[in-house]
Amino acid sequence: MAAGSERLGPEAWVAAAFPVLAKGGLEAVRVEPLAERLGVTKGSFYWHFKDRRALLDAVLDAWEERATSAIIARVDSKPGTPKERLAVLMSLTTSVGEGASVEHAIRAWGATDAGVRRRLTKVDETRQAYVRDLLVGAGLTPARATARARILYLALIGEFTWVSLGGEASGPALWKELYGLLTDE
Amino acid sequence: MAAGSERLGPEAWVAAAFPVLAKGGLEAVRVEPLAERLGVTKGSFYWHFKDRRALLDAVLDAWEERATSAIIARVDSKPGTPKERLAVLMSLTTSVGEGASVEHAIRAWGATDAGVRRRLTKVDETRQAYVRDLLVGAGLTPARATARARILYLALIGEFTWVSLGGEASGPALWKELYGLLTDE
DNA sequence: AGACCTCCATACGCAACCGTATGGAGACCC
DNA sequence: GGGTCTCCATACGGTTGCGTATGGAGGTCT
Repeated sequence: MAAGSERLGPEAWVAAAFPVLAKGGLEAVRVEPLAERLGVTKGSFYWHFKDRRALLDAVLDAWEERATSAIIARVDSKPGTPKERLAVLMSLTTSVGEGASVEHAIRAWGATDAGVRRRLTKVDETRQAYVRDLLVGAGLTPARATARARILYLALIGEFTWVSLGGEASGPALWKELYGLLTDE
Repeated sequence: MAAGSERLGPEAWVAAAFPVLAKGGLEAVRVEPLAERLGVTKGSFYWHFKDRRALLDAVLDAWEERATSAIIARVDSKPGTPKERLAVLMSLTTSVGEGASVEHAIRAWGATDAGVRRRLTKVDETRQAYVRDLLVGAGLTPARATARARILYLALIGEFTWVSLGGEASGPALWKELYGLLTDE
């Protein structure tokens, strides 16, 4: 009653799934509660999606796009030295807010789903390779750059986990310290 | 039939819960499937535990003990310089096998349970403080030591997540690299 | 106005668990 | 060899969620 009586498309369901996933994890993303949240019944859901899994796949698609390609594109669009770009990348990725919880939830999900694990592996490799290239561009040997890219990436995963569990973000000072360590400054 | 027809105590349920938690996450730790796994019915379970939550609390107790106190005690028992101890600690924590998956599952769980989050925060602070003290002992300023302890700890969380998702462990070479960065060697 | 198409409501069967109630098998105690 | 205590099996009711079936409201086309 009196709710936004618009008609829904699949995107509305995907959009509604994100905050739920961030807050309650995979198991909270369920058809009927989501329907109630949207002010409709599941009759609507099964019109737009084959089943629950189809929605989850759509959520993964959306996440993969906005959490990887989008960020890399933004960093690539700005000119600058590799070091400057690395700083930009770190600054972008460490201030994502709800994105951290989403990523954490997807990573938790990956523990029990091989398909999700494959996607995560792909995303992880893409991101790490990008960081490694930046470090090579900054003058490090390939071996060192690979190791340090891994270190940074592990720390970022840790940070996502950390803040999504209610810890306060590590703050610019810490990332500056790590930046200094990684770039030998 | 022909299974170990011993009688069970609460510990048996807790012990059975760990591999299930590691493999399937929190949602896989359910009374009836666990009972079948143990070759009994849930009549047994509700004799030993008030409800499902009581089992989960017992699991947390066991984890908290063996994942924190035990490791710190082992490192403390060996004499050596702070730097040597740090190396020992890193070597111990990065070769835990299934423990990584358990920790990952608990961290995923913490996203939706405030009580678990509190326990995690406590554990996290204990561990970080321990690392920070080692770094101070190695001659770093307190501020730097705090930041670098955090960096190491975030990387360790990332590593746990990484290997519990099927990635191969980062290997001694990487941790040696990080050790060198943290201790200015 | 009538045929159609899109989106959603309603109603149903089914499965997985939770927690409770109750009784029974086996040890042990004397 | 009858109490008693411990541990477990069986059976039940209740909840939550999945997926399906079917019909209906409202717009569109002609």
